[in-house]
Amino acid sequence: MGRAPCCDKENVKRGPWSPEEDAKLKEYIDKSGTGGNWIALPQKAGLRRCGKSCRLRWLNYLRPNIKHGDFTDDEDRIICSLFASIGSRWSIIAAQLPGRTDNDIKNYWNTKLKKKLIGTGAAEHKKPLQSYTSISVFEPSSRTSAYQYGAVEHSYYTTTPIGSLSGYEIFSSSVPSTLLNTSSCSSINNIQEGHNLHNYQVQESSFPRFRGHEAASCTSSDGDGSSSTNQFSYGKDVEHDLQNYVYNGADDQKPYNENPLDYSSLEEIKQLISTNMCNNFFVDENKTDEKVAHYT
DNA sequence: AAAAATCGCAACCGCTCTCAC
DNA sequence: GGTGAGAGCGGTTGCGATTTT
Repeated sequence: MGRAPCCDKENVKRGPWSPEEDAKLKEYIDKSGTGGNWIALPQKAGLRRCGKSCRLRWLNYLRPNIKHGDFTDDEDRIICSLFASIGSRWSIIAAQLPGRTDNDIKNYWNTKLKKKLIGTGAAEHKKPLQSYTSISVFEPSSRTSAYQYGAVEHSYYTTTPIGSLSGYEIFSSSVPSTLLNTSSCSSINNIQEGHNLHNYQVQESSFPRFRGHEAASCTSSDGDGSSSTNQFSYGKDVEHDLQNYVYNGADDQKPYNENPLDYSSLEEIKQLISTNMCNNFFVDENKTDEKVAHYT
């Protein structure tokens, strides 16, 4: 026996929203808010729509400050970077791009960005990349850490916890050579063209499934963006000198994501990793390929 | 000019997770 | 602890618009 439907599908309207419906929904939410109950909202607002449909329409289209179309190069880079790091966690990616929705980003990635990268990624490199490993550090927040591990688990990375340092959790992620030359991971190659992997990224991430702050939501996704984990990633090629290959003489030595987070809190760890750990870590290429095969 | 193919995106579906009871 | 309802998420679909043949 399946679960009960969220609404009476026979009596709700489906398909594209009319301007009148949009106006009704917007007017109602402007006046009364969502009340934290989307299922009951359509009836109160006088709409013959499923609550989920109302929610989607509001979040993806009617909500104030939504941006549509014309992704900038910076946005492209952020999307590529995050996709390479966490995979298709669109709500998390959307949280980094104010005004963008997860649906928008997902569509953009699937229809344009992926194709764009196929044309400009590994194929243009003078020699093939072999593999890429990053070391990532997370604040010891058990729930967010667990989700982060989960996120990586579903990406194209193989993830291995390698311990803790100064109270932070550390794990490594590897992308195998096979994927570095595919569309799925060509983004990584592209990122390497623009951002020095020997530097680091610090981002204020917003992870999904943390409830209770609907009104304060600032993400374009369905998530509420209420958590904030500081992630610090340090990339280092382990099979040949990626720095020399990609960035021979490059002057891009700045961190990729210069958001106003507190970098200093992670400085110690950055130092420790850069001096002690990266040089000692090697990819298990066979294991990595096996993992990737499972997800592709 | 018309038909076919492809693209782009809004909307839907179904699953998982959380929370209240 | 078990259960059901609602929210959130990512994948997929449907269809109008655009491009190609």
